[in-house]
Amino acid sequence: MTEPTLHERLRQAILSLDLAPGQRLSERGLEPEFGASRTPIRAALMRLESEGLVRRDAKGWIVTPLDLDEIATISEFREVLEVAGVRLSCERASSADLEAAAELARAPRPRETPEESIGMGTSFHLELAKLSGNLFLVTALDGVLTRLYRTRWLEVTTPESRARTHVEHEKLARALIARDADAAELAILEHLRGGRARLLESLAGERQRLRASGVSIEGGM
Amino acid sequence: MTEPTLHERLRQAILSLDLAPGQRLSERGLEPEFGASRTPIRAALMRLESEGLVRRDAKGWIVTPLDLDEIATISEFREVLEVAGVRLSCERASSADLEAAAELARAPRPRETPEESIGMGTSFHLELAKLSGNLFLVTALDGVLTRLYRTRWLEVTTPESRARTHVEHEKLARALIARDADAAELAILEHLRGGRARLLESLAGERQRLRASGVSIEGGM
DNA sequence: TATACCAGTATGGTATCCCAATCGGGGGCT
DNA sequence: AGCCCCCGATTGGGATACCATACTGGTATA
Repeated sequence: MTEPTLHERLRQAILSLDLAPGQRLSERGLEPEFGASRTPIRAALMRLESEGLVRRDAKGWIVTPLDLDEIATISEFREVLEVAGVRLSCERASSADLEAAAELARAPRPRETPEESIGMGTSFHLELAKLSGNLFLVTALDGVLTRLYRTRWLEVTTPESRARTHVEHEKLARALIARDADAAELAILEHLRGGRARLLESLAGERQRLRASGVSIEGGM
Repeated sequence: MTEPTLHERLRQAILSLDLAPGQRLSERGLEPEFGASRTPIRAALMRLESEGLVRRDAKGWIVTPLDLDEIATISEFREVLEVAGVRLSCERASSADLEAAAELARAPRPRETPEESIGMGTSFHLELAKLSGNLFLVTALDGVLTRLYRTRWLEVTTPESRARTHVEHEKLARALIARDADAAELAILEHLRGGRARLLESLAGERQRLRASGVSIEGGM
């Protein structure tokens, strides 16, 4: 394992909410903290900008704020991508690959850390997308999941919710293996919409508490 | 009209094939040509990299080569986006907006330059996507169209092909105004698939000639 | 003649400067 | 007391010098 690049470290700091959404960043200010000079820091910020994790405004750089409207829009877009993904996978993926992906769904559930839990969830969806054979679809979904990543820290993860995720993933996997595209689409939509509803509800509810802890949340009327 | 930024000029040079696909670029080498120093040139290259117009390999920067496989994959992805776009537009766009978009389809056809012709085509599709109300969908489609842009120079644009485009766009517009999502999906799919088939055929056919003129084309078996 | 080595050159990566613009605060004037 | 102006600090944008690396071409030696 090679040590993480500056871009990866900054990215991690943002995704872990170590750098709060909405927080101002200055190129010079980050120098001491990350032990690098402005040039590579600027390069990292530019990459993060293209990933949507950081923005420029008139004054300078800010960590992209959480915005309920935007999250809803991304979630809708995610549905488009994932539905297309499962349909394509249904018709083209090899049975062996489908089985392997299904294995991911029924994978290790005992005592995972929140990070691992989140990682598992996204990697299942990403691996699934790869089976579509369309690299651009995968890349787009990766970008979407990155943009949604921070919201998952704010979701309450109960044993029941994890169990539900598990069940839904398995249902999807079964439909895929059966090559039933309609059933697969239904399963993924149900899965995503349930998750989205719970997420937005939980975010809207916790809004004040989060704002108090330095996490600014915009939009959502 | 403010003068174009360095990023826009470099971008234009790539999209117009002024910088050939596959061509090596060096940061210092671009300095004299664009009258800027390495720092902004680097910044522009990094942005172009995120747009897929430029790549880094072990040696340095290259203009992203045209790759038949990749073009096919992007075209497929484009179908996903556009289909989702018209379905969403069907159910949400205001009738006024739909009418306005339809107006674009039946817009000025007399004596357009190739640039204008290409620009019209993409702007119709982009404007249409905006009606979906999903900004991420629009952004993704924009990226896709950018990546496909260079191939359009290589298509033969006959009066018949333009007429066909026109007819297909109008058919799509009618379906949208009638709020007939299935018909709209069919229309857009037919439109895209016809275009894609003609494009890939024309590209594969002209491969040698293009290679001889400095345009390298990869992939496609 | 063929091969090995070495120097020159070109590359991107990094560290610093300088610059113009902008925002805030403090002091002075009314 | 209140308002205005000016100066200083901070910002990102740009220019440039330096670095390590890797390729290239030529030369000298076996």
